[in-house]
Amino acid sequence: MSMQALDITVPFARNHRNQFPALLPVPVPAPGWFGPMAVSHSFVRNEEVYGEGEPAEYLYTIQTGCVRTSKILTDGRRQIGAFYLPGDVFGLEADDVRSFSAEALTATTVHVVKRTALFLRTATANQLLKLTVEELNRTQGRVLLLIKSAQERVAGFLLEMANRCHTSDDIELPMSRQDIADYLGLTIETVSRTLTHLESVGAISLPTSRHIVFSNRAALARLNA
Amino acid sequence: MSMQALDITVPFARNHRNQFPALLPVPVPAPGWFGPMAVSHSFVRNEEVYGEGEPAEYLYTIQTGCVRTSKILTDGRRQIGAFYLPGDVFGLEADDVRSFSAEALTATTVHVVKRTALFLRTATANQLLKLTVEELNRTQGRVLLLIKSAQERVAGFLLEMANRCHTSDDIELPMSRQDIADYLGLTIETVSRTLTHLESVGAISLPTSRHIVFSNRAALARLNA
DNA sequence: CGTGATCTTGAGGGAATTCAATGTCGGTGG
DNA sequence: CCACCGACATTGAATTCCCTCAAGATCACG
Repeated sequence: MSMQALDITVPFARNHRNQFPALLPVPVPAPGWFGPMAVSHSFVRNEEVYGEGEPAEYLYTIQTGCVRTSKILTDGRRQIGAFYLPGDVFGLEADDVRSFSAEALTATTVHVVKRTALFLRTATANQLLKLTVEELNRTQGRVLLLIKSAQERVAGFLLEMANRCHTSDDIELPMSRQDIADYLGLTIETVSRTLTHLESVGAISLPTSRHIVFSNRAALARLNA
Repeated sequence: MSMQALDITVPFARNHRNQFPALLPVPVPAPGWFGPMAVSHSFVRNEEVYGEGEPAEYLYTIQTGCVRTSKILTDGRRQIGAFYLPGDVFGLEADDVRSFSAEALTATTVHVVKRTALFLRTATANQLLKLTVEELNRTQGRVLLLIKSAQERVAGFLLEMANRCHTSDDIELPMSRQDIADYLGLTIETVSRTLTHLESVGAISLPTSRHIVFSNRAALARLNA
């Protein structure tokens, strides 16, 4: 492989493996890192820790037991966000509002700390965290896609791309059918057939294979369930 | 702090035609939050930005174009990590090493900054970011599960749970079959059948419905693909 | 010992994949 | 400019896998 030289200032030396230190080199305090602000709380089996839509004021770290986060989709299906075991932290949200509810699977004790008690001093820290939480959200959105049918996946993918492109009624896809298939966990044939089907029902039209026109966005949103 | 200026070689790969990327006239810098440390760089269509397994030294923010991250699974299938559009940041890793490779889908310009140049002052900031990146990693692992077959999903789920419980050869599941099904995007019947099947092939045994014994962990790992 | 919740098992159907062939587009050279 | 070629995309037929619907089995608990 060939190299191209750039002039960059380096604040740190490489370590012994000739690698730069990790992004997060600070040693990790044990699960009790919440420190003296933390308050203990217990939940019985099936008890709700918080509900979807409530204000997201607290972070939780599990001492004993197990918690699941979940949400009910519009079609009645239930999606599990994650399972949390002792040592895990949950309750981080990008928004001020809970996007999932949380329930204790077994008798559970947690430590609780107010989110606002954790201050980040630098704009960089806030920005990095914000970016990471956003990517986490996008990934969770993808999980939401992957538990659905092929038609819902493709419709959801198109809507997501349109959203991120800030375009309203048509998009020029930069990726191949194979890329889309690998992204959605489908085969290229299924993606192609599904797009054809979406066109045949009038939800989209396909002037060229990568140019998607949203003829009926409402229909598309409906197919996304 | 004194910064030492070094001439660093940057492993931007040649493109598929074995040429260095053209130095395109970069449009508006519109310097994102990366600030003055950011360096501009361009990639042509299909050019690799970085490869899986390489040291993760840089963060990227897209100015124009589109990038996809991907990895090849052991069975030859390819998984897309994400698509990144102008404004998006990519290259954040929990580890020192790239878990995906990144390729430009179209002609793309990015701003690059060394991640070590982004200093987080407090342990809290580091800790929060670390937790979020870990959750992001877990979620990406889940995406990896969801693009596979039912058998691979269940096997992968069991291995993940065992891993997170720090137990070697058996686990007591705290969640119901319905919880597992909703987590894996399967039906409760498929989960049950798959567990029965795993038992019949000797990979696990089921003393009780929630007590899983790993009779043959190697077989289980193989089924996970 | 019943009763409801949870889990397993079975049969049939539907959705997505696989395998195969055809069609379309962009680039390259004659 | 057109013909050709390879990459990409669409379409078709058969199969596989998972879901749906239904019934039975097991477990927890009063």
